[in-house]
Amino acid sequence: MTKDIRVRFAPSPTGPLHIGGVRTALFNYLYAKKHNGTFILRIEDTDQNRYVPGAENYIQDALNWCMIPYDEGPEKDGGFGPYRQSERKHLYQEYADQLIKDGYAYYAFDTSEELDDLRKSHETNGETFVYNWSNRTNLNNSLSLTNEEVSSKIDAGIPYVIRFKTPTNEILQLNDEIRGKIKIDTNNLDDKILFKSDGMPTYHLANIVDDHLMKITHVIRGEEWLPSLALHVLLYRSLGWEAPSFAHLPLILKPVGKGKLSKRDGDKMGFPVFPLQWTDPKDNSVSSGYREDGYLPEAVVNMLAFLGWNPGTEQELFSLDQLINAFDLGKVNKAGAKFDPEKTKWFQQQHLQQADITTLINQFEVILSEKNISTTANVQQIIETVKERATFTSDLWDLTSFFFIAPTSYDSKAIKKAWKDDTPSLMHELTRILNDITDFSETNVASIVKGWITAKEIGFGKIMMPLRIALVGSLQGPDLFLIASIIGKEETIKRIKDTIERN
RNA sequence: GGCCCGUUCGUCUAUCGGCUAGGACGCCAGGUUUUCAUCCUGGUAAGAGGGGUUCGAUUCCCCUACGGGCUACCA
Repeated sequence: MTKDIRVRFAPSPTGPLHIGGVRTALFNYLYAKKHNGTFILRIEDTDQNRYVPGAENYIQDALNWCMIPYDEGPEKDGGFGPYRQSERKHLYQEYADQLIKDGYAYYAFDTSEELDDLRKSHETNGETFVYNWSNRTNLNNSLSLTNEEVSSKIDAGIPYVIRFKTPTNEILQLNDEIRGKIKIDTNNLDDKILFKSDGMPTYHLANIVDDHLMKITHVIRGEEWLPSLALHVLLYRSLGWEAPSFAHLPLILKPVGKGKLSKRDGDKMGFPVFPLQWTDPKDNSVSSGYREDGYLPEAVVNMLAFLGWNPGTEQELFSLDQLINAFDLGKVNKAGAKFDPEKTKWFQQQHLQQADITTLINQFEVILSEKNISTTANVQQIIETVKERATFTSDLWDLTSFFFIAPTSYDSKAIKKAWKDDTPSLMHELTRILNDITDFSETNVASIVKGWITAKEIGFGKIMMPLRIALVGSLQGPDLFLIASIIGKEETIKRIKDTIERN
């Protein structure tokens, strides 16, 4: 039996998850489910300074809304908890100590200020300061100091960090599931900090320790981590552990302009970058979310899956189950993908058309209650008549309001185009025709009114357009006779009379 | 600046040495809908440049250009 597949999504709770993060989570989820594996959520909160209240809940809510819940994570222990790095703090020290003992790491006493000064002075000389083999014996650390000096500094409580002692003169052969072989010269690497002076590990150490302890088999993460891959592989080796497989996902880029999509792009460019609406606890500013904008999670998931991946067939519309079935890490692209808000709308429109009618009814009833509309009308029938013209669930009200509320104003362009001098008398005559109809079904009303128009020899436009204005308020909407039959005879006649009076 | 990754229509992408380079979004033009939208049909538009390898390169290799990422006691 092969090893059980275990993957993790490991966000940092520094704010709302944006769609790039959701896509990373989605690919992890798809990979896990495809291989009957386990999808784990781990909260990487080793930087207390950047912690944002509410962010962790947001992450969980977002995953749930996207229908990609985690199997193991906070409040869902699978035997590998805790799942917040802040709660695992006690675990990391021993591995840092082990690395020091084995000569793979060292204490460094240089302060941030000293290092900043070094970076600046190098920069003014046109050089780059790198803390590594080239200068570490000249800096303030346990490689340059005697054992006694180091002990006395530590005993005196002088703050220190622990740095990785990167090996020299080695060409590393790394492997990425998406990119293939990557060669790295260790002489180009710097001695990264593994343990901070505040007693917390950095991402690098915590990440390796947790992935090992949680028996992660595949690390699927964003391309921004590719430069750290060498360090991570070296850490596994130094700790005597087998490294997992790595896959680095291409980045999602801004639709226009340069660079990767950022949290600030969204509302500025007219589309959400967050799955759910987010209110910043600092300044109460609100960022829009796909859910609140009327998107279906199925559409967002489908769109995200196709950013950097495709099944190699011409099928583009996928349910989550179909995605799981078709997903293949080997088919993930290497190049970054520009986010396309227009195509996102198209996915939404397609998924809305396919959506279960009860889903739409439920969402629509929320809208109705927000509008304080209580109705005995057949909501399902009404939704079905307008569904094909809708893109967002939030479109449903604009498309159906006239079923519930008579128009109070009329589109002026429509009036100009269709409301002529002889219209009032024709409309009066129409109300008398309608009043005599007993079977007010769509087909019956249609046949009687059409027959009347034909007999009068006046062209359909002279009647149909004003009638539409009377019932809808503008020259839009589904079949007129269908509308009339749904709102009923009394209401239809009333709306025509009101319109005559007002125009 | 240094290191790493990438490069097919405007955008997302197919092609795993044989191409009249396919699909989707967008856009444009017709048609259906006696309205609007939907929908249908058609059209537009691409393998960065230069060298190799090969009978043959979008596909393999190298160089250049361009794009992206990283370069914090952030993840």
